[in-house]
Amino acid sequence: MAGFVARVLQVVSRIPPGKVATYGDVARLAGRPRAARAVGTIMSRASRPGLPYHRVVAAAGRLGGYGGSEAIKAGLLRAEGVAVVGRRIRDFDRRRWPPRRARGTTRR
DNA sequence: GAAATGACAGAGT
DNA sequence: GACTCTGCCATTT
Repeated sequence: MAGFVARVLQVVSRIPPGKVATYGDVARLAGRPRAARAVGTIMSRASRPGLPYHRVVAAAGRLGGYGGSEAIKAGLLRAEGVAVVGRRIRDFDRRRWPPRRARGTTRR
């Protein structure tokens, strides 16, 4: 088994409820910043029960896919407190994980 | 070992 | 904001 896969699974398992991470972020945390596509491939193939795959979404707040039913994915996310509007996540920027360094901690 | 496939990202239109 | 085209990577056949 490739270490990359294990790393990806590990990252996914660390995503807290109510938060979402993009494939790109997961790939980056796994050590391959440009392997977003590979991450998707791994998930669809490497079925690993117990891991919140539904918390991994596409970029720009889009849901992405989920075994062919993104509606289910949207439902799961919404159940965890993530507002999903249509095929998009509301306030995606705030729901995203990991939390990006605040540009000005001194929020005015 | 090589070619095709896919739960993507980013920039451009 | 939505659609299109190109680039990137690991897995599968």
